[in-house]
Amino acid sequence: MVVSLAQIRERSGEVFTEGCPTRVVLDHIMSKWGVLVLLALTDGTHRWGELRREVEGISEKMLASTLRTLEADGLVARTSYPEVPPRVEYSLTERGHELMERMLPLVEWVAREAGDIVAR
Amino acid sequence: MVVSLAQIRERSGEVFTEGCPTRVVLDHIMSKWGVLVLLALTDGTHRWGELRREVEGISEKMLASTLRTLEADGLVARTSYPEVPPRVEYSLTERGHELMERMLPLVEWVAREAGDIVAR
DNA sequence: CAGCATCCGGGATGATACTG
DNA sequence: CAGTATCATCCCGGATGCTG
Repeated sequence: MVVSLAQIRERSGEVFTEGCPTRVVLDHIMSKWGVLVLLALTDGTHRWGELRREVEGISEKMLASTLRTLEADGLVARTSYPEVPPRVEYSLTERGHELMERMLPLVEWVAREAGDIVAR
Repeated sequence: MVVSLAQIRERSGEVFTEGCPTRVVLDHIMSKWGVLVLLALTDGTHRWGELRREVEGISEKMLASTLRTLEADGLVARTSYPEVPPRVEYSLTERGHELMERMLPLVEWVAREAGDIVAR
């Protein structure tokens, strides 16, 4: 599938306009922690504590905030089990999987090129 | 081409580790203004003033800063013409085009879904 | 026209303590 | 275990003024 910038402009209306929905969603999923949390969830369901350990350097506050935003966007599903001690699991929704289908090739390319890029 | 998270982990070493090159590059290209500047350059060469007008809301400071970062990463080429008044043009490098090849499908999807997502 | 230097305010982010 | 609440901090990013 060939995608042109013109198509993006047409479909999204105004990608370059302040406050347009596209900018808002981009800010969520392409934020420093948003990408890493989504990536961590790509290989399956994870518990809160697992995410905290997996996404190195994230604070509890930012993990909570990031997860709430992604959940509100319908990209991440939160499942709480009424047990003691509490157990909460996070996973990608259908929409989240669609997103990551598009984001993985990008991240893969960056991961491959990053060494060369920062070494300059 | 199928890309798995496992492949990313293998190739990049430690995507989730603090300070790894992948995180640095992701921060550059997925920053608020980085994405928009790269998008604007996807349909060809642009002058400084054009970019300033096209990427609505960006300040001169952030435009300059963003362009310098992307240029240092080898994603954007800067061409200065010794004229009066000065003329400077920016365009994607080969590597920049490779990047946008992967980013456009993602942005296109976001542009298409953004309305539904923020409307919730 | 295409920038750079400087100042500065506020939101983003981190650290810590606490709770159901 | 899975968060929330609070406070402290930092640096992103805007505004302004100036220059080649």
